[in-house]
Amino acid sequence: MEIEKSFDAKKIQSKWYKHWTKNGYFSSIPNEKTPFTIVIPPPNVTGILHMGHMLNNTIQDVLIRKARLEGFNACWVPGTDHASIATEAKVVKHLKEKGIQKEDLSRDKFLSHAWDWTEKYGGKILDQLKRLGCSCDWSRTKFTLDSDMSESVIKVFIDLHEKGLIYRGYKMVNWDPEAKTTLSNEEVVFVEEETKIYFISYKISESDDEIHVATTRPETIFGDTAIAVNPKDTRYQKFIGQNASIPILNKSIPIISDDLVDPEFGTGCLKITPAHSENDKEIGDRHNLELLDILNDDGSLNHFNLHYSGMDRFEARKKIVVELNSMGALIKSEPYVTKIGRSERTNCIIEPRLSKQWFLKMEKIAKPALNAVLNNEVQFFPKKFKNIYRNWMENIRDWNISRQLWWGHRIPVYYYTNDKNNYVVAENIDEALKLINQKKGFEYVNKEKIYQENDVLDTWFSSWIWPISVFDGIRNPDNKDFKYYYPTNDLVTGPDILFFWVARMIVSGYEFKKNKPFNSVYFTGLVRDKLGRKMSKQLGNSPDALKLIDKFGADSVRVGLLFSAPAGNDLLFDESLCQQGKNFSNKIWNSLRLLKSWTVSEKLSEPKTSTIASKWFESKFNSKLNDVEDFFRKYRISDALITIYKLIWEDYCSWYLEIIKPNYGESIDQVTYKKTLMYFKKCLKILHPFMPFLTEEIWSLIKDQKESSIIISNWPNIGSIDSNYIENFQHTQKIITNIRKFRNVNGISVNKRIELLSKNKPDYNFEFKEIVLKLVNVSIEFNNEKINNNLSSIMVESKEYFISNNFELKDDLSNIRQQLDYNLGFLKSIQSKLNNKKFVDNAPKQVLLNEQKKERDTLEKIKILENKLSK
RNA sequence: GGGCGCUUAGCUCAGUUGGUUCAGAGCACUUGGUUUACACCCAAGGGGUCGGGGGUUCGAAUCCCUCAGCGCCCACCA
Repeated sequence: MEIEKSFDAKKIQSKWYKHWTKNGYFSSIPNEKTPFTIVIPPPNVTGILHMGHMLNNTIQDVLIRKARLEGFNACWVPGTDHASIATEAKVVKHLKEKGIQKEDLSRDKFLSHAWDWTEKYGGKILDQLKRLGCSCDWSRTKFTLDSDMSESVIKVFIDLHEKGLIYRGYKMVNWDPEAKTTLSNEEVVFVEEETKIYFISYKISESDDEIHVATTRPETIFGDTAIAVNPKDTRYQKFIGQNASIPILNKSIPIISDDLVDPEFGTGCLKITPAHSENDKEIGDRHNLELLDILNDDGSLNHFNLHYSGMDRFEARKKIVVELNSMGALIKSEPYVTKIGRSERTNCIIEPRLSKQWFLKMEKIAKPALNAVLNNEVQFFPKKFKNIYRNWMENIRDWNISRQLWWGHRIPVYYYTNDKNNYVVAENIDEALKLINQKKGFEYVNKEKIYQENDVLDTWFSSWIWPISVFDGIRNPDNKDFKYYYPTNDLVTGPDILFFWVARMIVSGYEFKKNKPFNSVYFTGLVRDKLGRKMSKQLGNSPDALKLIDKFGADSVRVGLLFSAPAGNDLLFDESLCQQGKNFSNKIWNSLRLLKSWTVSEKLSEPKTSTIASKWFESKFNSKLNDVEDFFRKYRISDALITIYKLIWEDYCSWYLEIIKPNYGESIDQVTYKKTLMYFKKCLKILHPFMPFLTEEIWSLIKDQKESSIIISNWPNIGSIDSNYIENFQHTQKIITNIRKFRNVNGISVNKRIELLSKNKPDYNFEFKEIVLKLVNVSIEFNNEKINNNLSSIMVESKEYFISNNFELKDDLSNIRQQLDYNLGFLKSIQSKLNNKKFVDNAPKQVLLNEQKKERDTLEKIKILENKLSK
């Protein structure tokens, strides 16, 4: 069969993906096998695939494909998130472009636009994951706004409310003036920015004195209700109890004292705006100060602000500064660097604002989740996130779960009077009606008099139950799927949503199911460019994920990403990594071509070189597979991949194939051929999770008739490892290397050498193999001799030399002490080695006996030294 | 301010309880090589005071102290 010289990924990718789905290899239903489950971190429904997704989902696919090969019932549940703020913002923007204002639409009308949008653009990202090769069970695809998923969310809300964990509170919250909604603390990102600090003079009433305050927010002066100084601050003692006048407004406010004021900062005088600062609120509460909210929902100033009413807050700041200056109330302004909070979604500067919102009490329900991670019931990889998690969970604050948006799960709270303190919580309006009419003291009401809360729930309030709700475990706790798949095995996600999502999922798992949602969490790093910068649209340094797949093939991009992605470490991505992946594909492809080019003879005996090579390779393969398994256990996916990469490229191609390949024009014996085919298949199997398309294609070209797809073949077992063979061969490799070096140094090329050796039949394989054969024999003898001489093959010679030299006693007492210490130390090292399970398991008997003898010798030596010393 | 982590080859990083896989890997680089699977290749090679200083130890990349630099999380900042 003619096989093309280089591997073309494009030609085969969609073919195999169709093959896999058509045969249902991805789908999973509960059976007698052990399940292995992963739920996808649901991407935004209207999102598009970026590098972070690619990394994250490649890792999940590697884990799930490996589990499938290992014979688990592998189930990877895909889905998308409605992402309320992000999607609503997109829809609002889209409508605006069409000349439609959200404010002009009814809730229902807006939602129908949002659904149109979602249907048009939604789920594209899932198709993109297919191109990457992700083996999700697509029949289980979920969307957080699906009716069953929504019902679960509502049920959970009702449950928590009944437990008294949900309350409506008037608190300082983060207000996003662009999205016009509140945000949870986690949704606010603080970044240091350059701004200005203004020093403003307030006149003391009925006096010529004035008091100076420092503020970065002069536009809030109309919300001031006091000026505070530290009670111990001698400079301002005289003012305490007096009044000062707000410039422009000429409103008189009291000067009070409070410990919270830092005399060192600014002027030592703090203007108090209780409605727009947490600290000020605290001080305000202590002194019974009035709360003056001076902002509109969109961030413009409201009617309290005289001629600034309706003006945007930053515009007003400029104008107010000008006015203050012109009236002499502005002392000075200085550049100032402070941390500004911005909305994670809209990037808009957030306003602290007092507002009535729904909150979930976290402290009590967080405890089991904290303990679960501390005692490793849920394991974090890498471990460092355990402490970060602990820190957050131990200081957890109540979760603001309401959002002033329409796109999302509408809070199931029904009011039945104008007083919002009178409400019921129910699954729907009919249930609500029943509940209301059961209440004593209320006359019969009908549906028209009931109105539902306008706010929707935070997006994360639906995703925090994702591992439960995708299996319908909230509505039907006893259903087969949920009982079978939950708890899931691994969660793969970025550390940026540790608090948003991971922590809360663990909380919800224990709260609703008394069980963890997953065994392990693998935190990926951030994908950066090769200069270490974050990928961003502005910088234009984020490669188009799909173009990369087109250019290099999905397999190459997958391994390109994984080559340098140790868990939790940021990944500096560069296209050259994909090129490396592509080169690897080609290397493997060509080893297939080599195999296919051979004619197999009838001969049933293999040459001695082949016997040696195959025995060596078997041991080598097993020992590397052992390493790979170990890396997987530690979730060191990159290391596992690199181990396989080297095993295939160096050990299989460069050494094994070079040794066994027949001379030019000759055929290969059956035994060697069959073994080689077997080794190749084993290599492909362990590579399959990383490079599914390539391995499936090659598999199809070499498999037996009775064998089916590689995707459902089996993960190889670790066979016996004969370390003698590995070591002997290592020795041989060294000698061969030296010969090659010698040849290079002398500048004689292989071809020239061949010419010299034989003018009739140029064959460097011949020469190479002769050398191998001779050297292997020599080295086996050499090593056996070593063992017979009671010299451990794992002891480095130099060390032996060192030790034997130090055993020679000098008649110098000052040296004896030192020698004693040396020997004690050496004894310790031998003993620790003999206690080491790994060493005992792997060392040949003779080596062990040898070590024990050394131990005895050392003890003897120590006795002699001690005797000498005591004399 | 509280917490966590990092600093090892030109780059990205491994390096388990201190010793014998301890100074490593991949990439990059240098040199030599294509009539025979693969130049998307083969072979050989150069490169590091393990951030600085101090300590413990017979022995330190590894443990302790200290200094310097970098990063992350939380809180606060008029």
